[in-house]
Formats: sequence, C-alpha cells, structure tokens
Amino acid sequence: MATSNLSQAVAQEPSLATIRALVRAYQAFARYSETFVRQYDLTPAQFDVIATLGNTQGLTMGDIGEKTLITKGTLTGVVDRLAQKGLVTRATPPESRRTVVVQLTTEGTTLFEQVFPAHLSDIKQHLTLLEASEMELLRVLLHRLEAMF
Amino acid sequence: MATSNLSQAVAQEPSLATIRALVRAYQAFARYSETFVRQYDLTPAQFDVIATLGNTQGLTMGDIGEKTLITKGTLTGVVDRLAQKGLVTRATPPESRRTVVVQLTTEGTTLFEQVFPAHLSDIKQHLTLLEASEMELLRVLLHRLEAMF
DNA sequence: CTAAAATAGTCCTGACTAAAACTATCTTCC
DNA sequence: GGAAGATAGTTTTAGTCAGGACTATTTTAG
Repeated sequence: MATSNLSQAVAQEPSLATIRALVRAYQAFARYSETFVRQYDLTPAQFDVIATLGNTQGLTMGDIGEKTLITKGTLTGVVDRLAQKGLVTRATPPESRRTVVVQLTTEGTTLFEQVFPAHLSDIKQHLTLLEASEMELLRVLLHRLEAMF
Repeated sequence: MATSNLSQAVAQEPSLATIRALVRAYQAFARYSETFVRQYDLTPAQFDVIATLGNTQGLTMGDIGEKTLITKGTLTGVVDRLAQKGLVTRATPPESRRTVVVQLTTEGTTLFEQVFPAHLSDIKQHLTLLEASEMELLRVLLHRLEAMF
C-alpha cells in the first residue's frame, strides 16, 4: 500500500531499528488513513486537496501544491478527477489569466464537512492510548529526527 | 516526492501535531533515502528488492513481496526492470513450475555490496545527533503508535 | 515599448501503487 | 485418476509520483 523504502533492509541492522519503527508507524497510519478516506470514494491525494480547499474562498493550483506537497504535474490530474466528480471547479480570474483558482462546489463543501471532521476525530480516538506528555515527547523526538535528514 | 496523506489537514488541529511530525519525519527520511539510491540508478522499490535478495540464494516472487511489502502485481514490473538492467535473473525450478526464483546476477551482487553498506553507514551517520537512550525511547513510542492503527 | 526572463499550468514519460481479472500449475478430495 | 479448489505470477486498469518539456501569460529591464 505504501513505499516500504528500506524498512526491510534496515531491519537487518539492530542500531537502525528506530528507522524501521518510523517507517512502520508511518505505514500503519497511512494505511489506516487511506482506508478511511476510500469509504468516501476519495484517494489520499484527493482528500488532501479537498481538506486544503475547505474553509477557503478557493486557491490557485500553486497554493494547493505548496500546501499538499503534490507536484504541479500530478496536481493537474488530481484536480481533473475532482472536477469530473463535481467536487471542485476551476476558474481563471480576469486579473491574472495564467493562474487557475480551484474552489469547492456545494457538493465538495458538503463532502468536506462530512469527511474532514470525521477523519480528525477518528484519528484522535486512536491516539488516546498515549498520554499527553508522551505524545509531546514523541513529537519533539520526531522533530529532531526530521531535522537530521 | 511522497504521499502527504493528511499532513496538511492534520496541521490545523493542534492535538494532532504528533501525527504531522510523524509524516514529516518519514517524508524527510524517505526523500533522503531516495536521493541516495538514485545515485546508483535505482528506484526505492528496486533498491528494496536488491537489498532483500542480497546474501540469499534467490527468493521466489512471493517471498520478495512478503518481505518488501510490494504487492505481486507491482513486483512483476519491478523485477522486469531489474532483469532488463542485468541485475537479477528469473528461473523456474523444475520441481515447482509455477514459482519463479529471482536471484542476483554477478553485477547485481556487486551493486548490492556497494550500495547496501554505503546506505546503512550513511543513515547511521545522520542518526548520531540522538543519544542511544533517546533513540530507544523514540523506537518504543513509535511501536506503541503503530499498534494504535 | 519591446525583448528577455520569470512564472503558472498543462502535458508527457517512466516508474510505482493496489486491486481485480486471468493463466498456469499444483493439491486435495472423492 | 480426475474434478474442484487453492496458489503463484502476470496482465490490466486507474491513480499517484517526480521531472522535464511545452504553452501561455506576466514581469522586468533596457
């Protein structure tokens, strides 16, 4: 379901077990998240775009790409499919005819209001087994790990 | 470069900052790892297969899929490309003509012996900024996080 | 004011992703 | 031993991914 990227290789080296744990934890979360959003007939990328557009007056392709980390070439196709489903519209503002503003339709907004809070509360429920202090510690350690690469 | 899967959405909810940190740390590592293996003209998936086949007498497609978490349909294409580069061979053992045993060629073994240890020591060098006790703590917390999904 | 450079999106290519359909080969069970 | 079911790989389909080429605009500089 997701790129395993080294998890297997790294497993053979005991001192790198933390990296393996990182990959596994991420994959577990990504798999769970994907299963959730697919209940609404959305791919993870499509959900990301919907979630990003929620509570805005529309964003340019560039803005969306920057926030979701989806590269522009890919984003064109993702927005194509969302538009085909009737969840977003594309518009070219007259004052800047080379930009494209993507906005949720009424249906898109309705879907956003269903799936987004549902997903967040769903994730939060899963996290109750870690205490707040542990959660904070984990967050800090992950930040430091991120900074090493 | 990798699926952002919710990282954007989650960012808006302070209590879910740890999930965001998880996604970011994973992405930083995955991006780094990918850059490394691409120096050897390998994709992450191809590297995973090479690393899995190293120090074995050959594995079946099923075995490789199980260890790398690459689904069988995808694996067919990955092995195709590795075979085309001359890094692996496919063979059908006479005692089980429906299985395919994939094995590193001499060139594949040479590449494995170059890229695998190099990558491991490279990663280890990046990890020196965390102390052993912190690394262990992070590993344990990640395990617990993984178990929640 | 116009030529050159930068910018915004789209399109194209090669690779990976999962899932499901399909083929070929075993195994099981009667 | 032969039909039914399970298993191993391949193929197909739709979507995502990065990177680079391409088009159309806008901006900058001379």
